[in-house]
Amino acid sequence: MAKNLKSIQRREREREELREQILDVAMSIFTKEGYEAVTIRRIADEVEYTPGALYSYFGDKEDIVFALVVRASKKLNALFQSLEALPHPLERLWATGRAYMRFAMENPVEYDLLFIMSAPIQKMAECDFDETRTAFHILRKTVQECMEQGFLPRADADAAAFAMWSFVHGSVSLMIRKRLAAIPEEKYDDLLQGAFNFLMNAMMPRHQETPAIMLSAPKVLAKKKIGKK
Amino acid sequence: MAKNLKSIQRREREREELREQILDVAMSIFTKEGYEAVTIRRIADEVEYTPGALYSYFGDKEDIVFALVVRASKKLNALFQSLEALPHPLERLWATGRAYMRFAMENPVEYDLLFIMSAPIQKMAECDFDETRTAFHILRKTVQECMEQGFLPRADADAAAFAMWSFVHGSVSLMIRKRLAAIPEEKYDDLLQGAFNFLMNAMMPRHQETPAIMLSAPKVLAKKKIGKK
DNA sequence: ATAAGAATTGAACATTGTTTAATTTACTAT
DNA sequence: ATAGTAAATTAAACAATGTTCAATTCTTAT
Repeated sequence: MAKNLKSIQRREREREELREQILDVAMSIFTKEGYEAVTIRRIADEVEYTPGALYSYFGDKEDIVFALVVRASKKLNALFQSLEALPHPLERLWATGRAYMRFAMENPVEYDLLFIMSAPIQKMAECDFDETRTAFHILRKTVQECMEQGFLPRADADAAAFAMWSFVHGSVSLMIRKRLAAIPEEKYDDLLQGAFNFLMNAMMPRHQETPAIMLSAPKVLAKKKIGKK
Repeated sequence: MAKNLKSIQRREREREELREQILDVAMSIFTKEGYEAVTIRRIADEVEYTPGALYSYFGDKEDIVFALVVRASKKLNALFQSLEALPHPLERLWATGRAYMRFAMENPVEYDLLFIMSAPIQKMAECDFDETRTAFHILRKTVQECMEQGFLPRADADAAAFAMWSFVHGSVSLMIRKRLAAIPEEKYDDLLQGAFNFLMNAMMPRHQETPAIMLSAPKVLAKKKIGKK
């Protein structure tokens, strides 16, 4: 009766490992070949199990996709939390915007899962997803502080925070979903940076001195400009 | 040999009618039950033909979806063109933004097809789609005029136009794809209007007198507030 | 070694998009 | 009117999808 604790723990750990491996594989296929290629049979092939086996790890395909959303959400949240420490609210706002755009452009599949795809919205609604909710509240708080300290025109903080989120989301999602036929892809980075600068500068009260960070800011995607050569 | 012109014309017209009916039905299913419900067999059922028959009208399913995109594109373009006549560039900019948001919120399926879905992007890339391209150029021209007349801070017109498009796209697509858990749906309209006002006001040079239209502007989605009672 | 329990398989289902040979329909020429 | 022809439509099949479940294998405690 009294089962061996060691083996039951090990079995649980192995189950968890396979679960993670399934998600790894799903993500990898998604990234390399697009969502249509993410198939139960294809995943099963790559983890060397039978399709049916996956159903003892996930209820259905949507559960797999949703698990990917949760992963992506944690990744983005960690990024945001690392910025909360910045004391200057305008610098924080600036850095958050840049980090958001950069995350999206460097992790388009994660971004797609989090903010564009319709596949997981059913289950996202059920879990009602605190992550993005708190992210928005943090953004609003930052905006509010900016207003209080005179870096932004005083106005409804909800509206202003939503406006900024809308801008960054809009710009990256137009790029990710290739709805920018008017602009060649090489110019995406410059455009992103230029539009962001334009908005931030435009919003700053005229008498306000432009903070140093806004003048010396590197490009949004400055770092790893891999491939493309 | 010399075929009867009348009947060949009529056959062509009938073909065209069925083609349109297929698109009507597809759009109707999409609107009422979502994209997953839009199935070749389902469409065939509703037009009272056999699934195979549809393939003499469209090459494949993606062709059908793309035809829906073309339809939506014409609809949106007509809307834009009706605004080109406005002489005052800031008023035109303002009206265009409101019209865009309103189009999206009142025609979420069309908007999805045009700017969010990934299904038709293959064929959109092939046709390289002049519609949205010229729409962007028109927007840029309006922005440019606003800058020249002192209604917007002088800056790169491409970046500024892109920033504005990004904002409106971002806001409506977050709503359409239900990524706004932080905000109850009843507030969508107010938020849209508030964010738009915030951005427009923030961008206007401080010394500039606020044009009348910006003060008296009705809500973005003022008109038909159907249902929801 | 054996029994119990968990994990995995294999085979089946229903549903998808798509193709194609066969059939029906519509129309022209006699 | 009739036969022939070209177009339109069907019916049936295919492969691939998500999913289920009885049968089998594997693991582990006794």
